[in-house]
Amino acid sequence: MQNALPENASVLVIDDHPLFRKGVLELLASTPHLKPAGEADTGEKGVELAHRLQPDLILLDLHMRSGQDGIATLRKMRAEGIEARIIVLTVSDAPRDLVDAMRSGADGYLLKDTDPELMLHYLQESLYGKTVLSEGLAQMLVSTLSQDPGGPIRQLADLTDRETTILYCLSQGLSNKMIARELDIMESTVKVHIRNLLKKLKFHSRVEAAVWAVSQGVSSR
Amino acid sequence: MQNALPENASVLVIDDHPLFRKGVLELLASTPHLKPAGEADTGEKGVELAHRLQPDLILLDLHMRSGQDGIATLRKMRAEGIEARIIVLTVSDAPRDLVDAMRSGADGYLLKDTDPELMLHYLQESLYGKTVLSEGLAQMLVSTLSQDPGGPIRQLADLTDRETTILYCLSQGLSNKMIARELDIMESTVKVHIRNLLKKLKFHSRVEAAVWAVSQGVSSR
DNA sequence: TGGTTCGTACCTCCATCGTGGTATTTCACA
DNA sequence: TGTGAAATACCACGATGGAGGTACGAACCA
Repeated sequence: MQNALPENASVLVIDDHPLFRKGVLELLASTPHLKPAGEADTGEKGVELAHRLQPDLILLDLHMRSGQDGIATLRKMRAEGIEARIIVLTVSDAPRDLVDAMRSGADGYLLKDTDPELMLHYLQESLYGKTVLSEGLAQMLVSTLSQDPGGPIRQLADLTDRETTILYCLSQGLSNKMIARELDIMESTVKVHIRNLLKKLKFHSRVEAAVWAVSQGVSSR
Repeated sequence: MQNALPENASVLVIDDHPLFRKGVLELLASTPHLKPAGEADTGEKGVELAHRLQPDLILLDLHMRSGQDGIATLRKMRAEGIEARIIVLTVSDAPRDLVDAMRSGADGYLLKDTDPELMLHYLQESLYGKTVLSEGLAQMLVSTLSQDPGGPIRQLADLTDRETTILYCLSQGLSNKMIARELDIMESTVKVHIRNLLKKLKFHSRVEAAVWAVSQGVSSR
């Protein structure tokens, strides 16, 4: 990042939506100081291209249908020593996504509905070393954190596979009996898993866990 | 629809993402038989433009941040006699969105991550009068319907103000005791409201109601 | 005036849930 | 080879939730 070149910087676009890539690439192509370096429709290809093309800037989609998602891709890149500026480009304004992205080494977080002119401005700012966030996100982040001072930080990662599966069932509104039937185990076992996941996630009831799971988009493993 | 012109058809794009509009419009511009008629970033402007430009085909985003959303826009257009082919273009593969769109008068439902070539193919098919659905959606729709034949149509509107308030509390994961404290009424009264709303919405438990409420974005009245 | 809806409150009864244990098997890892 | 984590299963008990009922006052409307 220390050697970012604001003049004629190359940009790699990683997004699984061909039409959106098209829009971004055209925008880049029509701009003097930026040039499209390449595009990828999955995280895996993106990492590979990042190594090969050594772009100055990487635009990365968060939620991609196939293969690893944006966060995993981002972590992989940083782990493998890629030092390009990386800006997450997404439709999600969920605090969780923003926090995850910034913690995983993103240099910016922009919403896809950003005006193209503003987007270009952000990209330039980023190449100069600034951290860029779409309007309102910084404030949202602050208010989210300040609303819940020292509140528990719940982490899906703390759960075992089985607990995650059962949390998913909870988020579908299933009763213990139904979960037991679904997974073909005893209801007593279901209770044990629920007890453990409630403890880990610091919830007081299945309802709290269920609505949280929905907001996290928990899926079965 | 009966007078669709597959040759040199004009297309209106309604989407609140500038870059995505850019991608779509460029795709259209580079295609012989289609020409961009205009673009709008809100449903309201879209309806207005649809009247003024009389396009042959309208591409409509479902979830737009500001103003009326895609479904409302679609219904308004049909109600006001707009006969253009209307294809919903969205990231959502939720059965509910698909069903709502088709019931509201859409002629097609395509996912935004569709390959551009395939997208063009679909647009042509639509102009010839065919109903177009992205791959897998038709099957998903069928399986959804067959899983749940004549399944209940839940309507927030059926609830009284008090029930809505309590449903909101449920969606926050509160227990009956907590709801009673929050609203300063007896726990027994809370139970009555919950019983009534469960009955109206045809749910079997508070958890089902809570996760549904979250997905509906229920807010307190 | 009478009928209806809504919100409130109380009651009982039984199912479900949550918490506290203990115990066994399997599997990976040191 | 032992150790620990994970998943399974069972028991018991108290708390919570859901279904059924009745009742009363306020607001509204015909």
